[in-house]
Amino acid sequence: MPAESLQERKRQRARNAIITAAYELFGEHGFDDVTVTQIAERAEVGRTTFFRYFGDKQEVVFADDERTIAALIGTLRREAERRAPIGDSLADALDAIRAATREGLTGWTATPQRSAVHARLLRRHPELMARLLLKQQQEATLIVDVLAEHGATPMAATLATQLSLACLYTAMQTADDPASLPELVEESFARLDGLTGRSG
Amino acid sequence: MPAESLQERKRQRARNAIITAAYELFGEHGFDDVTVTQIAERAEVGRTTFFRYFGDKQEVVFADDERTIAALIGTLRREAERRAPIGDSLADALDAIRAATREGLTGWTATPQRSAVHARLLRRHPELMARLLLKQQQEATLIVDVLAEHGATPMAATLATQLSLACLYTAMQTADDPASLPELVEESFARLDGLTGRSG
DNA sequence: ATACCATTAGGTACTGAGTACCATAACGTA
DNA sequence: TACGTTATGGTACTCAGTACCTAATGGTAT
Repeated sequence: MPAESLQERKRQRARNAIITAAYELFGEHGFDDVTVTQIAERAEVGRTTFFRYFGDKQEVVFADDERTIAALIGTLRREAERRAPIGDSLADALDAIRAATREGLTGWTATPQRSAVHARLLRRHPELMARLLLKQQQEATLIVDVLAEHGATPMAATLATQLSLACLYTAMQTADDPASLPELVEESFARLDGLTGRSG
Repeated sequence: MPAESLQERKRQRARNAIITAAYELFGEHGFDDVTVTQIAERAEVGRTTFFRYFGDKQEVVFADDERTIAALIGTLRREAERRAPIGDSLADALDAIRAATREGLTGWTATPQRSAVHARLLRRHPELMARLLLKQQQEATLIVDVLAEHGATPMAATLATQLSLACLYTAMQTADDPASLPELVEESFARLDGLTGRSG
């Protein structure tokens, strides 16, 4: 009696095959010049199956996000717990998010080659950047909820979350090499520190 | 000898016809259930012509943006001039953006019914929200450039711009009624004031 | 007024994303 | 082994977006 059924294992294999095939093809020919049919062929699945695993062609680019976000939310919950009740303090809320973000970025540095393709796709394709921005905002509502659970006021939670996104985006804009992202994120957050003066 | 040629006037008329037709149809049936062909028919232009005026179906939703952005950049330039050189001061940079944003929002309140449709479309269609977020980030690079021209350091300019977007988005999230947007934006910015303590 | 050039319009035909539907194959379980 | 459930892959369709071509229209000179 395996922890995962055969069905489930096959599903994971198909899913990974699609992701791998897609990233290979995107790396070789860019985003626009690769059709879903080609991805499906290389992954050895039907075209229909592709859309059963991914809502659209863009979605496969962000395939790893659910896991990343789940992990980040987990960390955030721990960090928020430690600082609760947060109340109206922007500094406490920001600290919690910063710690979670720091840990979330380890996944980024862990897979440098895929991160590089990811970064290149985002740089070259505005539609994908748009999708990322949307996902970050959706993620933001989750973060706000967690902060609110731990006593943060709605305004403080929302603003703190947006500020952290501002730091992340500032770092993305500034980064020329994907590997330098984490350190630039730290720098952005540090800037906010000087700005708040830890006053809350 | 008219200031605008007949050609140009016809172009404007066609463009406005398309925008009006699109907003009517979107208001009646939502975004997905309206085809480009239908918009073109109501606007009494060919389908090809639609795409000559707007790069894609989404773009017509944001038709007014170029003018708004141009106006905002103009105001920003004046406000930045007054405070130059900005240097490393986040507070000065933020003040300039805030003033420009305030003036930019007058356009929003001036056309309440279209703003309402706009807000509803954004709420109901994540792809459109994604597009808005992208446009805001593209707008952000323009703002950063202006600030840099007036002596702001790259990091200060970028962070200040992102912070102002954070305020705007926070307000959008909080607003239940489109008309309340400007006052919520003010509130967000005011929050930042208390946070920075005007220290720069 | 007319002839000529540049621009705009609109039609046709095509590719590819995304959806609906259906028949079949594979898995899970008794 | 037999049966219900779930995943698969194929077909056919709609619509967005692009390329290309031809006709029409405005601008401009003679």
